Amino acid sequence: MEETKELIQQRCDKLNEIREFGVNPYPHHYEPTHTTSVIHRDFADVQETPAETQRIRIAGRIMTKRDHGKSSFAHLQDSDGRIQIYVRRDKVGAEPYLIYRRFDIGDIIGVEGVVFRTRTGELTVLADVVQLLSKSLRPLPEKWHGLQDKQTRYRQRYADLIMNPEVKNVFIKRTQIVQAIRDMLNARSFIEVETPVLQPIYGGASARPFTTYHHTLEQSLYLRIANELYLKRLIVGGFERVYEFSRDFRNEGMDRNHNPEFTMLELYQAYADYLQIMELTETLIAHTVERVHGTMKIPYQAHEIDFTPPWCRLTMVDAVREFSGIDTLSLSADELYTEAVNAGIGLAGDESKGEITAELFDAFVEPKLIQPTFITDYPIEVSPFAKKKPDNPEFVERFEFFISGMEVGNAFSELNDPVDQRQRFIEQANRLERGDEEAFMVDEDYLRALEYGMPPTGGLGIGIDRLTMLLTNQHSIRDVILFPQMRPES
RNA sequence: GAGCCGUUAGCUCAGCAGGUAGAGCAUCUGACUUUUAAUCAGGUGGUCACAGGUUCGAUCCCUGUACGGCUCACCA
Repeated sequence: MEETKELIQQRCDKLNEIREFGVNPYPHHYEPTHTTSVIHRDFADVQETPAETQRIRIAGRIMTKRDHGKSSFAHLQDSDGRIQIYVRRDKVGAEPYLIYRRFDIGDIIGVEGVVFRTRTGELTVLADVVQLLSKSLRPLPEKWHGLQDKQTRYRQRYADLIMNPEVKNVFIKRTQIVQAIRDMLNARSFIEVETPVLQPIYGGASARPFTTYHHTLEQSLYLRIANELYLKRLIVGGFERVYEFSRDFRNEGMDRNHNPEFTMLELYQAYADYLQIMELTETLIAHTVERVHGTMKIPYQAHEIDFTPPWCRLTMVDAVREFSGIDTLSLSADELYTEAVNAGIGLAGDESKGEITAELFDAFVEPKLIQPTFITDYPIEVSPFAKKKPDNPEFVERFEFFISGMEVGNAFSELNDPVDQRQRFIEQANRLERGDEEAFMVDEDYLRALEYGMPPTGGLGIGIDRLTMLLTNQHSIRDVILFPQMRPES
């Protein structure tokens, strides 16, 4: 901040000079009649002669300024574009022009005038009145290269958005994606609900939580790692189709696929199983892609992703066999352990067959799944809330889907047998005691809810940040989160 | 958590067998009423991320620290 002292001081001086003209540099309101994009659209046919019959007012930020003695050109930027303005001393008056000369790049101004086209063919607002709406004291980055430094762009997203308007499009798309999903779920009679972020017992996923403390209650609370168990309580209560866009918090590493807080869509549908949820997933994503892009095939990094249903379906065991050559079913636990270690998987030695299978999957299969793919039938050990397969209790009715080597969603036929669920909780509690920081505690209230009886239910979670990355062709989660988590500056 | 790379003017970047720094844009002064990377003339602006070390001398070499980027490992 101290380095820019001189430049800021110069602007403060101008600010005072403007005040000495009797002008309020921070007025309370302005009423634009047009945005820049509307001008470009409505005045596309205007020629060099100004369209005198139609006066317009626009408001925006000065992005360039070219002074020519008694006249000046500048570009204004507003929410949806830029337009050039032309300010002449003989049009605005001598004193207003003196004030205008004290405007800087970055100032927000209002301009009233008529639209014409310059000799070089650029649509331009010929100003009668220019009015300062907000004085900028801090210089913007340079016009030519803009703001490149990623650190500054993430820390000062406001400056990033000013200088790199295409960044705004990513976040507009993010909103459209959420809106498309919401519209479709609403159309299918899902109810959007809100459940606690502060939870006395965290659960519904395997992750280290953030812990906080409530002084009045004198108790520790956890920021939710998932909202799964609350939504299923609502299914018990008789909401048969619920969903929530849930900000979840996980106290784990950060990289281009992980931010400590992230957004997950979770939905639950009574009387559905995971196969129906699979169809819903395909439809939901495909319709969202089509609504946002107008096509089902979109580029992501080096690939073209085709979201057209039906997507490829593969059981986890088949996928591991296909990609690693290891047939997990035919091996004993000891043999599988040896095979996995030989294949370069780091194991502690106390893993079960199911856990080793999941490790093999992560190592050999996940990075290869570029086109949308459902992986089904997970080992029970890694799926504490999913219903067992009727014909094989070592596996559960669960799927995850992968795109571009990234896990995007997770779903299962929800476990609604309270006795079975209690056993699974006890297993997790044992892991917690053994030091597994991602295991969780027994949630007695959730078990009580299940004891009242939960209908057969299918549930789904979709990582909204990752889906947005895919649909906006962004490489890092930080590029789809407006204010990504950063270490404190110096 | 590990490896590699980066941090120089407001921004984007040069630079240097080690001899305390440059460009463009921005900014300031002057000229200029259809420019658009406006143009022309002249200026201001830097603890070269921070702290140590080596050296007569460090922006440059060495060590450490901070922040960031990329890759890998774990997790959504």
